[in-house]
Amino acid sequence: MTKQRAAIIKVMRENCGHFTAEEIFLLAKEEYPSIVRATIYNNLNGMVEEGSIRRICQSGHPDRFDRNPMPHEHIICTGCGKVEDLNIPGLTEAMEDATGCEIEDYELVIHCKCPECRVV
Amino acid sequence: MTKQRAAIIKVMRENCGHFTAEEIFLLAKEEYPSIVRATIYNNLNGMVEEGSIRRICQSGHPDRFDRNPMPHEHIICTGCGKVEDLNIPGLTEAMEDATGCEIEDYELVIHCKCPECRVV
DNA sequence: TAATAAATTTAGAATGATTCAAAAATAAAT
DNA sequence: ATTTATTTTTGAATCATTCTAAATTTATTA
Repeated sequence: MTKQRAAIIKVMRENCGHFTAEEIFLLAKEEYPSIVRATIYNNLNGMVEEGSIRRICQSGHPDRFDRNPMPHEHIICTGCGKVEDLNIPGLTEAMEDATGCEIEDYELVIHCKCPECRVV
Repeated sequence: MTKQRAAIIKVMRENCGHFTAEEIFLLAKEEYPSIVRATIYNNLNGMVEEGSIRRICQSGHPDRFDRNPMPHEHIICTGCGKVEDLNIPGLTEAMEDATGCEIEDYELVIHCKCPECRVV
């Protein structure tokens, strides 16, 4: 456990949501000003591999990192771009039925309007 | 309609599956040797925007392009890496129920073993 | 606690997919 | 056939991310 890693973990604990590496870098810099981007990537990649966080990828955007390590769904608002968590009950079973095998992992990103951006 | 665009469309019609821009580039080159990568990207981006193909993104890999323009699901095999289509009936309704709003689009990528890579 | 080994961080260059800007070529419209 | 609009080409640029090697820090062992 290094001071740099501690800073990254602190930043992710104290800020809610789905971070880009750059966002974490800027926040971690406030905790530990000499920290460098490669350290952010090293640690985030390690955490993803050990399964303590998740990676969310969206084409044309940098990857985001999600504090919630369990497979779950995401909404990306087509109005404001905000990323939110969602849980669809029974989804894993539906996937198992459709594939006929064990689901090792999955990513579901839904594009729709978040409550604040809804017109109707 | 240019000869380059025709070559790209021909390549996508005659080869099944989910192409990277680079794969399309190499195949299109056989049809039209002077074609250039930027033309591939121009055309693919245009087709995605007009909704005649879809983009699949996978972190750490180049984007893939899917001839099937309808929202549907994908399996990426954790054994061989192959990308296959899948359809999960009732998924859209489950998403509508969970979000309470109209689903404009979605991407679902499932990581599991394809039939050829299954051990059990 | 000192010495050694192992892991992590740093700096900065490198990579790779993709985009961009400007010029050249081609297609469409008059 | 001319003009206008669109597309392609070239090659440089961008951006997120990874890599390499050296320096530093942490953990382990004596």
